[in-house]
Amino acid sequence: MNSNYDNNPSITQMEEWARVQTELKLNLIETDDLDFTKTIKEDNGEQVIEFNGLNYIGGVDLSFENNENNEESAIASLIVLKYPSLEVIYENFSSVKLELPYIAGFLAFREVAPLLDLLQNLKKMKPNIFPQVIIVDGNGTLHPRRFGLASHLGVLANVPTIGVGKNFLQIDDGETLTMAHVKATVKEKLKKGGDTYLLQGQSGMIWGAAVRSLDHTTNPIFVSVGHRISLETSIQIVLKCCRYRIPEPTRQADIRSREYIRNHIS
DNA sequence: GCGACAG
DNA sequence: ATCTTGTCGC
Repeated sequence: MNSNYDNNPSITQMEEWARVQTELKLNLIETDDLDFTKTIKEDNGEQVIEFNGLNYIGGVDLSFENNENNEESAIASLIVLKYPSLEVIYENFSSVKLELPYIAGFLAFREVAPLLDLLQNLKKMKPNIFPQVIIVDGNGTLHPRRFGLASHLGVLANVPTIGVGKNFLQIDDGETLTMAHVKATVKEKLKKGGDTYLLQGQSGMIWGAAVRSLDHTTNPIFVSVGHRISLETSIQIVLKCCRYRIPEPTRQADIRSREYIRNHIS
């Protein structure tokens, strides 16, 4: 009888992974390094932000089947949307076999390889629509070592990425970054769509931001720098992609990879 | 030791 | 992540 815990990584394996993250993080760029520009205009005292030359935004995700054994299979998806219309112009999927369990803080070691494959395939086959920035379903710098899946993928692919999480990952940097404090502050400060508050720890470090997508969405999303982009720009791009709580690139990646599972596997 | 814990 | 119908509200 093979149960799932015989595939659990050892402590030394996790320490090795942590070293890999710290090593790769040396290449991390947390400022805007983009091939499009941002302009901020004043319109009756209101800030109007425009991204000039931004045409293609990507979204990546993995969807899993009902797993019963330790042999998990999943579908990885890469979606490209036209900006600013948010029309889907490309989708691709790949099936993945996964043996390692999910471990908070080490998500990239489960998911990054198939996502990287999809990106490299697109760059080879259709370089003209390769996304100028990719929104990733998972955190970037909002991570114990400031190097979550979004940053990991961004560095390996050398592409600008933004991390978006649906749940808060607690960071060990003082009381302000505990689950309880973040929940309370979200309720207190995020009153309308577009409201944000910075997730700053006791050290002064800013790890990401809690963002209210729309007026009618109560639960925030958690935005952080992936790679080659600033937190401010990340938040602004995410907000421009929000027709619902989850920004369209990752929302479409999620919807379409699930649909793929329904039609091809189930 | 206990609790927390992206997807 | 995923199992799942109805249901409350705009």
